Amino acid sequence: MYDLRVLRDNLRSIRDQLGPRGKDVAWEDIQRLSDERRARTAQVEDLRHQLKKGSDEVARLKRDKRPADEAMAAMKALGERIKGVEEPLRTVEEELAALALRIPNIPHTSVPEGNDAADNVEVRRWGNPPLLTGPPRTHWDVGEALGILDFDRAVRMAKARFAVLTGAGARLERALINYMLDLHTERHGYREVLPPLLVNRAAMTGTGQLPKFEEDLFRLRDEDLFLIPTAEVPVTNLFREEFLTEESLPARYTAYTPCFRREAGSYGKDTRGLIRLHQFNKVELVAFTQPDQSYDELERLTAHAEAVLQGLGLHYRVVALCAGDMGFSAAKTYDIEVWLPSQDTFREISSCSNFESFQARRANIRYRPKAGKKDAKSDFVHTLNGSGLAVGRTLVAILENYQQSDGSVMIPPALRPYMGGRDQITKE
RNA sequence: GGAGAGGUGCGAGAGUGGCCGAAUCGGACGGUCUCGAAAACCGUAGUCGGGGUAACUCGACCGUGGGUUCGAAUCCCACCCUCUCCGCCA
Repeated sequence: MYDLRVLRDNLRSIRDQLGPRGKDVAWEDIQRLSDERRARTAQVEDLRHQLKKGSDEVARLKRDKRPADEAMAAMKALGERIKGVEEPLRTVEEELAALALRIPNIPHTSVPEGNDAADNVEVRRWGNPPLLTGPPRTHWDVGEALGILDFDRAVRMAKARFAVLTGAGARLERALINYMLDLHTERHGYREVLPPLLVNRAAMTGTGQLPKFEEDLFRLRDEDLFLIPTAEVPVTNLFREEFLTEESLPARYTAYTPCFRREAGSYGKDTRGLIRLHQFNKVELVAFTQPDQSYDELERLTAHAEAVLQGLGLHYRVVALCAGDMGFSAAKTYDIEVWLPSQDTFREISSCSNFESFQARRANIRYRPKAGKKDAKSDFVHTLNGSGLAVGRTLVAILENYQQSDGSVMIPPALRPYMGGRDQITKE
C-alpha cells in the first residue's frame, strides 16, 4: 500500500521498479483517479471554507439581533452545491483506494531478478542427507504402516486434503510445537501469543491477504470473518491502528496456530500426504522493527527458523526468492527448504520475509521516536515474519529422514524430552 | 439472547447547537532554579489530507457510517465496541 501522495508523484518510478510484478495493476486508472482526486479535493475544500465563513457570519448577525435570513439562504444553496461535488469525490477516493490496495510491494535491490522458482538463488546449505539402508519410503507409507497417520477417515469426516494424526503421531506433532515454542521463547527472546483463529476483513487487508486473494481464504457464512491462513495475520495485526514506542522495538512474537487454506488452484499438486492440507499447524515468528533495522532482523529471524532444523538434525538449504516468485506483500523473502528423501529434493518448510513498511501502512502501525530525540518524527514500523516452522512438514521430514529399515522411526534427541523419553516410534 | 449505562487528545475527565481541535488535572518534552535531583514556576506539544522551496495556509478528524441544520463533539437513525444486571454456556 502506498501513500496516495507518494503514489501520485512517483507513479512511473514505482511502475518501473515493480516490473513484471505490476502487470495486473491498473496504472492508467490510478493516474487518472489521482489527478481527479486532487482537483476535486481542492474544489470541495474551497467551497467548505466559504461555508464556514458564511456560517460564522450568520452567528454574528444573530448575536447582534440583525436579520440573517438572506445569509442563511445563501449558505443553504452553497451547502447543496457542496453535496453535489462531494459525492463524486468520495467515489473517486473509493475507487483509487481499491486499486491502490492491489499494487504489490516493491522488491528490495538485493532480490534476484526472475519470473519463477527456477530463478531463485541458493544462499547456503546445512547438513547432509541421511544414510538410508533401503530405498526411501514416503512419509505416508511410513506413517500409515505405523498406525499414526490416517487419511481415509479424515476424508470421510471432512474432505480431501485433511488428515488425522493418532497415537505417537499426534504426540510427535505436539512435541514439535512445544519444542519450537520453547526454543523461540527461551533461546531467541520471542514473546508467545495465542491469537484468535478468526479475524475480520480489516485485519486481512492489513497484512495483504485482501482484497486480492479472497478465494484462498475460508470465510464464515453468517459473519464477515475469515479463518486465518497463517498466524502472521492476527499477530501482525496485534498493533493495527497503534503507535509503538521506539524503546519497544524490535518487538518479537511467536505464535502456534492451526492455519487454514482453500488451496484453490493447486488441484493435482501434492495430493497425497501431509504436504498440502486445508488445515495444518505452524509456529510463526513475527517482528516489528525500525526501518533501518529490518534487513538485519530478516537475517536474524531466518537464522532463528534454521535453528529448529539444526536442532532436529535435518538437512536443508536456504534460497532467496526471485522477484517473480515472491508473495504480494514481501520486499524480500528467504525460503528454507528441507530435504525429503522420498522426493529426492528440497521442499519448502519455512518462508521468511521482510515487508518493510508495506503492511504497516495498510494496518497503520507506527512508532514514536524516543522522547527528546531531535528532528524525530513518528514513522511506520517495518514488519517481518517467518515460519518457525511449518509443523506438519517438519513431521514429514522426520518420518522420512529418520525412517529405519524395520519400519520404525527414530526420534531426534532434541525431541525425546517432549516424547516422554521415547527414542523411537514403532508399530502401535 | 434480554434490560440499562457509556464510547472525547498519551491517560483521567469536562463540554449537550455557533471563535471547541476541544476546559481542567495528570503524564511527556524544553527551560528557569540546583553541585545534581526532587519540588515549584514558565513554556511546547495530536493525526490525516490539499496548496506552497519555505515561513505558512486551507480542509477533515471527539467509536464507525448516514441524516437534520446556515452551522454538529453536542440533535436523529443504523452499526460496532465496552461496562453492569439477567439468561445461557466451556
